[in-house]
Amino acid sequence: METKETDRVVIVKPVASRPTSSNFQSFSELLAGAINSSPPSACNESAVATIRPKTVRFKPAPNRAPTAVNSSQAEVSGTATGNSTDKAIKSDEKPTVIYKPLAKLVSRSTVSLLANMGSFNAHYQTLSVAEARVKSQPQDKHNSRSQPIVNLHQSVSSQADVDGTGEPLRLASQNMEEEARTLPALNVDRPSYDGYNWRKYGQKQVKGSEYPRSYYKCTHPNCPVKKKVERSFDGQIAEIVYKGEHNHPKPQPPKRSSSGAQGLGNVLEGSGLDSTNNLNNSSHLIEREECSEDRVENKNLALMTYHGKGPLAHDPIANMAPNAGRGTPDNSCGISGDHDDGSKELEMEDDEPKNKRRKSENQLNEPGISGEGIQEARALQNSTDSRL
DNA sequence: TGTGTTTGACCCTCT
DNA sequence: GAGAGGGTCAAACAC
Repeated sequence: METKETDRVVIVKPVASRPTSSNFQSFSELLAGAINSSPPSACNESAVATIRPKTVRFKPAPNRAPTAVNSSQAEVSGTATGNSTDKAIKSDEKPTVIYKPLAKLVSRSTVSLLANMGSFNAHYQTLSVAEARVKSQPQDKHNSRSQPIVNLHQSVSSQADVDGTGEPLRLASQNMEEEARTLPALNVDRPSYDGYNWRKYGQKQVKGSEYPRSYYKCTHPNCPVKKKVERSFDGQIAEIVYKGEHNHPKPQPPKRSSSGAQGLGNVLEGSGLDSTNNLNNSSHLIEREECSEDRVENKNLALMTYHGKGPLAHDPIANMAPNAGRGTPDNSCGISGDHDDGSKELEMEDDEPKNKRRKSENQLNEPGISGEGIQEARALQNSTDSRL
């Protein structure tokens, strides 16, 4: 209790004054300190009484992306646009709506790396946060905390995990994580980043679950798709449930990012994919229709939700994960997917409607994240694969 | 100023 | 028919 209050205090202060990055960084430290020693009393009284932490928004610390911070921030995922890897997974998943959302596991470290790489931290973080955790396996959770980073990293490669094997990967990839740190993270995976734009329209504490559930709508005008996301306190995704199907192509990231080349890369891939994808898509579509519908969601939830149950079994898969798309066992709906295809499809499909999303998307896209993300992801995958 | 998030309240569905 | 819970709406707020 005390700790919370202390936390509040700390958090609140920054809010009132507009926390700067420096504050943010210190936050973790402060927090730790507060928890350890700080007597909440003094701060609490003043701060708590007067200040209410309504909406405390953490900004991703651009520079530092200490894992702890990331974890909390990562949550933002809702709006984040996905990167290639996620997409790739999705593509495979597409057949079933459920799969799309796959919360991909991205290691925080990767996120941090990304952050370091660029200003994108927030975006990536969202992705990274995507880590899917299995509710059913509290142990894993604990483990995850201790080893959060590891899991996430793997997630990138292990999108396949999303299918439900994620945790196993984490074990396998722990080592990878450290390495991954050094590597340009594949931020690819974002929980929310399924290639679509999402808007959060509600949040609720569900009784059954220990984590709050967030409700997201696809921002596309006529798109009925919604998703529910349960995140752990760490910001990791405990469960994602998609509802409905997108009646529109995925928003395309600006083809040419500032760094043009990247965009080109994507485009090229996309083009190539298109032909293939289109074909695939047609087939996928069919499958989706079969699988995807709402009911499917419910059924598939288990799949989608990464319930950790299955994970262990798939260790090998996890290993495969890097390329998981392909190797991974498909869901009943046929989630197989090649990263490439998926990523391609995603990119290809994107139509970006919208002017609105401008900020989030632009930020995400501009950097050419998609392009780089894909490449990076691939690179990582390769490295991970070889290691595995 | 515009967009997105937060959050309390309301409505609907299920048991 | 009542209660509980989940899902959605919409105002307020933050960025």
